[in-house]
Amino acid sequence: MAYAPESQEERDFLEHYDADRYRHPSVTADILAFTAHGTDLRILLVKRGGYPYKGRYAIPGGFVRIDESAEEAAQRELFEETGIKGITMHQLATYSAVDRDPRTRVISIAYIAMVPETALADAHGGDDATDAKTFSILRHGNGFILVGDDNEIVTEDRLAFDHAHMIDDAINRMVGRLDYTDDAFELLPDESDFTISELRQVFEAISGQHYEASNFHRTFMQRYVDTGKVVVTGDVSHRDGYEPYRGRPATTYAIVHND
Amino acid sequence: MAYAPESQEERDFLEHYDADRYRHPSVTADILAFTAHGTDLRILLVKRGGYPYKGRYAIPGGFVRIDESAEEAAQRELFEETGIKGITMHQLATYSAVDRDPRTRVISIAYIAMVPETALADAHGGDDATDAKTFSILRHGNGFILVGDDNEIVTEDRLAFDHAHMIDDAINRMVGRLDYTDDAFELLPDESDFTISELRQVFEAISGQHYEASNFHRTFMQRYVDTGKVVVTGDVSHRDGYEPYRGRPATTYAIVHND
DNA sequence: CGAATAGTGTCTCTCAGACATTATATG
DNA sequence: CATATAATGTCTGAGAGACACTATTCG
Repeated sequence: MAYAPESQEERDFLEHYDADRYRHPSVTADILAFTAHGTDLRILLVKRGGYPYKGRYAIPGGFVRIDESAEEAAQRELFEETGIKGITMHQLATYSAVDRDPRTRVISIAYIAMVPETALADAHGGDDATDAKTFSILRHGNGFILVGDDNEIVTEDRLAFDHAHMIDDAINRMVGRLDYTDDAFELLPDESDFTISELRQVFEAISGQHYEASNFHRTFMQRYVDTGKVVVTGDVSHRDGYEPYRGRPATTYAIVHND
Repeated sequence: MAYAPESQEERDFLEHYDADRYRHPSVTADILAFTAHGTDLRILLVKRGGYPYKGRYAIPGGFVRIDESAEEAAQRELFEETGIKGITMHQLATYSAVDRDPRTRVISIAYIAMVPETALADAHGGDDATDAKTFSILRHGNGFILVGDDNEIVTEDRLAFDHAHMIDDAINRMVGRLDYTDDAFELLPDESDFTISELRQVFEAISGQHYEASNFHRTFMQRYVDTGKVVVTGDVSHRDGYEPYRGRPATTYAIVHND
């Protein structure tokens, strides 16, 4: 990938290139970190400690440094604010309206990270974030309402910047990708020990609609087991931690990663 | 959308905010302008007049100014280089690898524009572009080969920067969107006077695969006519300009735009 | 008439939703 | 036993590909 100049003239040109003839916008990488809690879709937000939008909730993110890609910046910022490392992300979109940040001209490249709930358990906010916590996303009409574990309610119009739009876009993207990607598996508590109904709940959390258990079972078998993407771990088990066990124990499965 | 500071303290903060404490990357908007020629998918490229990659073909684009959004920059650049105005675009992705431009750190926001072939007819290159022309995209294995009207052949590895990757991504995106958007109509010579087989050719150009004419006819009727998205213009006509007419004349249709 | 393209009809296969039924656990 | 969840099976209707057939034009 290293570029090789073809002449001395070109070497001179590159050496004396002045990138700063014009004013450049600031560029940030924002991370929309989603997880699933039962059939609830949740997102990680941080309460802003400084101006502007002080005290409002915002999507975590930060400036892209001159020597790192936006992906690297997203990974770094997520780690700094939550301690989570090495999560698969995919790019959502870039937001570039001139007045979207009152401070100065900021262009934000947004990434979607889908993480197991356990990974966000100890997200208490890092450097700049006063407070980091997850909110359940309740879809309502064309929009949504956010509800915290402590029942704090945040409506779309109370979010900082254009972050409500980002969340809308992200939900639409995730729903669209549900059928033809394996994104959903990334929200499972344990990709190597899950039941079909756990996966079904993740699908319900993302899509926001109900799946008939028996039909989901059939589709799961055809799409994942028959193709070898998922294998039976042989075990049959109930889930720990919850109330007294009810009903027939379920087969557990594990994803096959071929990297 | 105008942001209202909540205190004098915040007004002071915003007034004295220094955006330039750190070096900012340059940001460009790149436009992948596609069109259809028969069942060929074509893309508009410009031959680079300056370093780096001098003489190579590249995707048109340019720097995003401090007072315009990336969308506005894309529209402006496309107009400056081709004279095309007011085309619907949608964002593809943002490319941010640190070494993707040998001059300096450049982050590029790529847009897909789908335009009728006639619109690109007089694209001769504007300001910076020495030469602008369209290439047919021949899919081959996982990649593609470009062929100009004059039979000039450009392989993926001869394109400037990471533009081959962008084209790959754009094709995948367009194919994915084909079923659930009306993108294809934008490639028609005339959205208000087209035949089913003309639309079918556009679908074939984008997807790179054959559609059975009779099945396409049925799907077209169900998806567009029965829903009122397109209407019969009543006319029956052959296409001008081409060889002596052959076969039964086709019904012509027009899109209904409800804006 | 033949050739070429437009348009209709039919068969089959796959897939998804609805729902009935059986299987296996707890209490 | 009742209850709850897991898993299997069945029916139906929608949609897509393959393909036979009819319709309308030109020369």
